[in-house]
Amino acid sequence: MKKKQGTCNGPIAEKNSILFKTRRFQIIKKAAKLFSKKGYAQTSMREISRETGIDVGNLYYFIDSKEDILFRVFEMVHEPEIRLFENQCITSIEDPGKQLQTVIHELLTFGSRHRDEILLLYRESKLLPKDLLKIIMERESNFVKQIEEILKKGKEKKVFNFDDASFAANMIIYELSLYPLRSWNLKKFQREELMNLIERHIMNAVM
Amino acid sequence: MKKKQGTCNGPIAEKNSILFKTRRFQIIKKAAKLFSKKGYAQTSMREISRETGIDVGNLYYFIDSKEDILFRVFEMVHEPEIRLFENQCITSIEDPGKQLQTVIHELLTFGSRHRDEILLLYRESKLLPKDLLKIIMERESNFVKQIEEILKKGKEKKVFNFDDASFAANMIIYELSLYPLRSWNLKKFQREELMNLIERHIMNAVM
Amino acid sequence: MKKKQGTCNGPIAEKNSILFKTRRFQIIKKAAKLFSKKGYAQTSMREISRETGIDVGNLYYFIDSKEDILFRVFEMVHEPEIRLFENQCITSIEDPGKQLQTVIHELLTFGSRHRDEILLLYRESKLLPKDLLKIIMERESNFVKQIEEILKKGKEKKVFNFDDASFAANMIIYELSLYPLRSWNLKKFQREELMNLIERHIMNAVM
Amino acid sequence: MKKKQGTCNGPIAEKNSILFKTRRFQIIKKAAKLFSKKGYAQTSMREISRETGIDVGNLYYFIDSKEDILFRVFEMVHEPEIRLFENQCITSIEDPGKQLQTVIHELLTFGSRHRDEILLLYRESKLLPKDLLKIIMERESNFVKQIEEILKKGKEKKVFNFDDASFAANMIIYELSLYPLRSWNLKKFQREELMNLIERHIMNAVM
DNA sequence: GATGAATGAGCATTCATTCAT
DNA sequence: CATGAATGAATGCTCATTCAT
Repeated sequence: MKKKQGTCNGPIAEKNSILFKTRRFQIIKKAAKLFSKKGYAQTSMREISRETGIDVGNLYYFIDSKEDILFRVFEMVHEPEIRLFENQCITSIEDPGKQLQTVIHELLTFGSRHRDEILLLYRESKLLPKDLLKIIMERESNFVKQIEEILKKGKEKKVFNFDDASFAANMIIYELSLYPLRSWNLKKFQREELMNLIERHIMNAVM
Repeated sequence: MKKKQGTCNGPIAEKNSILFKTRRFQIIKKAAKLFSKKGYAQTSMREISRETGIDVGNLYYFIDSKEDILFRVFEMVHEPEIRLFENQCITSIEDPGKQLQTVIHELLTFGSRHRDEILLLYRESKLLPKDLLKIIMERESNFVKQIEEILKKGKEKKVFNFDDASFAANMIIYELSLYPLRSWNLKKFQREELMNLIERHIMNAVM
Repeated sequence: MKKKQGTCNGPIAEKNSILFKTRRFQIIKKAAKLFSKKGYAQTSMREISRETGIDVGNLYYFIDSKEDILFRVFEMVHEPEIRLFENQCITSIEDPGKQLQTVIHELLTFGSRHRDEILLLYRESKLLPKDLLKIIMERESNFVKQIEEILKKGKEKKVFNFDDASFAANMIIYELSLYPLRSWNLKKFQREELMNLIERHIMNAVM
Repeated sequence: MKKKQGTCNGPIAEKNSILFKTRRFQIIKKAAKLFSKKGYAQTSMREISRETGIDVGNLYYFIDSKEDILFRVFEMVHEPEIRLFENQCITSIEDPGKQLQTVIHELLTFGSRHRDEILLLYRESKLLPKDLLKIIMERESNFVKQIEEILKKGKEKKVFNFDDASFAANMIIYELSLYPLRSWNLKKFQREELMNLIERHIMNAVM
């Protein structure tokens, strides 16, 4: 993708208007659904046009390219993770155990609701051009680091016990995606049941 | 994919010849490498032709379609898992702890060696037509069940302790793919170090 | 191009206003620059809009179509030639030698200043629809005829000597475009030097 | 145009076969005609496909891109110029006057036969990517230099007389394109008549 | 006068697959 | 078995132009 940053020096104001962004968000959402269902490469711009009801040509008024859509889909899926640590309800928790449990709970809930989008993220991230992929990865990496911080704090306070904080944080994040990535083999479990099992599994491993 | 099962009225005998199968295997291997590196949709038949040195047209003498190649790539990646439980060295181990540990070790070694192919399997399995995907999934499911059996046996013998055998087996298999799926964020770890961390993490969880 | 001649039932008066024409002239000038640099087909209306700061839609208030712009660009480039013979300083010169020299000098100066626009004229004239192309060509043809008149007058007065007045006039006009059309291979010459060489070359040929 | 040099490491031998090159030459010739008539940008690959009778997809088996065609058209138009100085009939002429006259005659004949292609070359050369344009320009530049050599030799032998050899050579080459570039205003002349006029005009200027 | 969203035909190019030789 | 030419639908994307507000 060539992000037409330089050439896009036309009407800046309008492209930041709420209406414009709303329309673009509609595109992103529909595209996310299509990408999830059929895969990125298998979804054509014409299909996105049909699904959104926005003319093919007009689609490009709101987005730069197909790759641009993918990037924004990724951003959208990532956003809740980022928002999580801006949330007072979590940062204000003193007890590391409680704090980790809350984070896990939030992420499990999100993951069970957005199973397909998370799977999409794992599946198609390779398709992003290097620079955009880097942005996504850095975001994810930062998120892992914040989990790591909670773990370290917990270890200091003798609440947690584990070998390596960085490894543990990575593993926790990864385990939280068990359901999105392997739901096909977990059909026998009730959603609630599964969430509890995962939560206990993770908490046990660090306590 | 249309599998030309019945219509294949050519020299059947030769299609089972060793030479034929060897040639086909070369194709599968090269294709696996290309699919891993560039993605299935981004790899063209011409590239496979170029890489294997087999003419585009002739390629279709050995395989039925591009999808056929993908399926066979998946089979190839899966094979070691299946072979694992045909191996006396593992089935003959009496102690469930030792047995599980051996399985884990084998799979970790395999995973660290075939990182890209395993990632490929997670990434592109959706592209298979339903019937072929089902075959792959059932194979995987059986494999999980065999882990489950070890776990159950271990629980009976009071060696293991966990909530749900099926969940635990699924989680173990999943955790074993941590490195292939998230290697980009685990670069700081030495391979040996990481394998030990994962092994301990898994064993701790069930003991 | 469909020239909306009759249907233009808008505020005709305003379309002849100075403000309207000034604005349109700005468009023509910027478009000329863009067409010169990138070529007509490679320049989009959006680029013209961006460069002029006039909204894409609004652009069409001032011009009829992209082709209309091209035509007006051509007119603009041609104008100085036409004006040349309305200029007393030239028509009043009695001596045909001096008169021709003055014309040559004026055109060379103009050509060296508007190299790109003249090149544009040669390059893109084919893109005009036949009727508009005819207008441009007739204008040019008239201009050649006026040179021809000077030559004939000079021959009568035994100042000039050549085979065919029409041919000579055509050749002179053509030679005056040497720099715009082949500047890429004339880089070694200083502008002044080159102008002198051309002037002498042309004058020698008719004297 | 990205010349797919590296990726084209497939069947090299076949792409140099006479049959392959013949077919490609047919494409180039038809494309040259279309480009001449309608302009490069206004000619679509579909039209070239229709005109050549070669399927759109198959067209790309013989050429790399539309730009590749343009480049090869240019090469084709340029070739006779290059061949000219490989011709013994010309290089063996001792008398510079006779030699120049022969060259002029050859080029005029060529120019009157390939008016449209030469016009095309002037019109569309800007569309070539820089590297390919450079190749074309260097070729042309070399050609001018060879004319320059004839002129210099003639000056030494006191046969020719002019101000600057490089300028004169450039001007001669340019004048030889009078007909292709301005035929629209030279319709009144018979082809033979015009060729004689140009030849005399050029020879007079240097003698 | 100005805006920006809409239109849809058109573009060059790529692709898996086929088939006569 | 091997070849390489053929097929034509499909793809992402751009464009001049229009029009309701």
